[in-house]
Amino acid sequence: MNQATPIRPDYEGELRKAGVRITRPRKVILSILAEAGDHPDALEIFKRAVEIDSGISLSTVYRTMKLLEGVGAIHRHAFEGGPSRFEPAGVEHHDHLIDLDTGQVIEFHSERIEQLQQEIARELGYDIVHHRLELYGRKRRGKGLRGG
Amino acid sequence: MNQATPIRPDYEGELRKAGVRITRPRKVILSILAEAGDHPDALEIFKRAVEIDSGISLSTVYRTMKLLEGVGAIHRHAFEGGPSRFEPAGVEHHDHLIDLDTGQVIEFHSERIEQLQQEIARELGYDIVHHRLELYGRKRRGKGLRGG
DNA sequence: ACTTCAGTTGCAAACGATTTGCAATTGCAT
DNA sequence: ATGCAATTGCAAATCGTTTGCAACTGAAGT
Ligand SMILES: [Mn+2]
Ligand SMILES: [Mn+2]
Ligand SMILES: [Zn+2]
Ligand SMILES: [Zn+2]
Repeated sequence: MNQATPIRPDYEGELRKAGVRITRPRKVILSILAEAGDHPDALEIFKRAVEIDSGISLSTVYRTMKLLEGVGAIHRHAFEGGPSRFEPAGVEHHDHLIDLDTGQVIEFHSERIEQLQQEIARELGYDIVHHRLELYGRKRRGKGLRGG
Repeated sequence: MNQATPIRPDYEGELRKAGVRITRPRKVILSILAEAGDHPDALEIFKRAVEIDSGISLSTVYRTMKLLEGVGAIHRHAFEGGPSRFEPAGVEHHDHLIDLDTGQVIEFHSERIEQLQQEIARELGYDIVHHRLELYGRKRRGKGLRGG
């Protein structure tokens, strides 16, 4: 459904503009995020970062993720069970389906659902600040599909 | 599977039937859950339990919650930020709206959304095992409503 | 009621993910 | 190049939760 948008974001520029100092570790982490197609967690980002610059610490990854989240450059997802996973913001809003067998994260979007959420909140007298819709499932087996 | 009266769960009976030993701490915790109208976390349950029987430990609360979750007697919710919160199962399925200012949890249900989720998963080739829909918002201010 | 023993408990210590204090380092405005 | 606040790596701390273990207890059998 969703073939990733060709990477575009001039992260460093946007961040500088937001008053964030562009350091060596941050450059590395930003580059990793920019080309991450998956939804890596802090440790995974750390591992990828060390490949590029062995001096980076896990603390810095965590601190950077928090900072980037703060300025709205990334989104944090706390899928059930595991640690927080991240993805660059700036992509259109979408929700996630998590494959319980593989951990794979599949993105989807339903304007209908988004609308219904608004209606529900409105009826309850609330404004939605954000929401979380996660489907946990497994590949449909049966029919003509070969099993996993 | 279990379509019973919406009120008054005979927890102990059901648990005995599931091969769970009914101990003193468990009795206490079950009684707390049975009359909890909110979605208390482990620590809160512990506090309420100590009021009834001061000998209960937090570990036992955690162990019991895990056990009850295992036999399907309760649901665990990991709302963003805080610790896991629990509620008796056996109530009809619903999702939650969390008041960001008060932490209050409001329940709602949309058959329409549930359906749409199914459709989406189906299109992606998945069967939904379970899902999580949480709206985070604040009371609509403006109009004739007094502020909080 | 008494015995029996696997299931259960409280406690403290361990845990995994994340945060933080601190002294050393570094980006970047001057 | 200089100066200094922002940032770093490291280790220790934190938070919610889990676990090892010896003592205890529910409930099945007598
Ligand atoms: Mn995504
Ligand atoms: Mn509920
Ligand atoms: Zn959405
Ligand atoms: Zn639902």
